[in-house]
Amino acid sequence: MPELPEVETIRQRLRNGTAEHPSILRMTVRSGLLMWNRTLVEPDQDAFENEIAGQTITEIGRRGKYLIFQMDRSSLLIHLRMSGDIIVESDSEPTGPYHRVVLEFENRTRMAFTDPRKFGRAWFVPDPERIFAKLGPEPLDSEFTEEHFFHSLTTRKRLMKPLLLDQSVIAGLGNIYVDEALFLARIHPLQLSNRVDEDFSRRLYDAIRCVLQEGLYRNGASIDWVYRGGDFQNYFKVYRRTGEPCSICGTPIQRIIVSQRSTHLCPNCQRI
DNA sequence: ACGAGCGCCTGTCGGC
DNA sequence: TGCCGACAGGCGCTCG
Repeated sequence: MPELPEVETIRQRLRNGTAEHPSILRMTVRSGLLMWNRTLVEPDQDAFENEIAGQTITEIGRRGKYLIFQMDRSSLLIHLRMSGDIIVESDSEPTGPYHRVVLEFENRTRMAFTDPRKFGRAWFVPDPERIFAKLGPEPLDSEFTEEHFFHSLTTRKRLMKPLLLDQSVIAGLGNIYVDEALFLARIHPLQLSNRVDEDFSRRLYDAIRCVLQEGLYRNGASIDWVYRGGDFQNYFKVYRRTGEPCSICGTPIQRIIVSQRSTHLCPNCQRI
């Protein structure tokens, strides 16, 4: 489901609390439960449930699309993939059918990693950086510079869309924000990355940061039945707008398949 | 070093 | 109403 803005919104709500539930910062785990075995990559179920009991959440962070629940001695990492979400509820509620990992806290609330499609993954490890080893830079951090990005494009010979979806190049972009960024930069998703000049690269660099910032400002995008709570979907220029007129030139938005993914573009504004 | 294809899963929606 | 295919915010794998 979620990309960087959605994951970041979830992180902030867990950390700061909402009208519906308090912050889960500094909550102590009474018991950890694994409801679907494949969701937890490591360690095994017994080690997880034994080790997490009694640990307190000391910080909630994010790296790319990963949520980081920093605890006393280890960190719980969660990647929501396509349909994952995090909910906080009273532990008197019946356990929902999509709960995959549950942390019951001492104050009778619980946090659940819910995931209908079971693509999501979790890790409970002492050294989270090992899991993040292959991730590229955070696109909104200062270490992600125009020069770095230009270098990332020109030292590879790749189609723009798969390059931007590649988490080892930039961490956090997914199908929505890639399509929106390419439209904003007026770049065709099948453009070859090594055939670009600095002007072109800067346009895309700015577009990536712009759409991510707007996504964050709108608290992410809510589509279908999954993630709720953001309204960036109302501001999409191309994503899932096949056939609708381009907001710049009126040409119908086109849908093609690139990297097995739906790809939306204005064939007039975005040319190779 | 690339992209294409496929597998992993379940739910929703539109067409017939 | 029921069935069936298309589609869904991701990513790891194999194969050319």
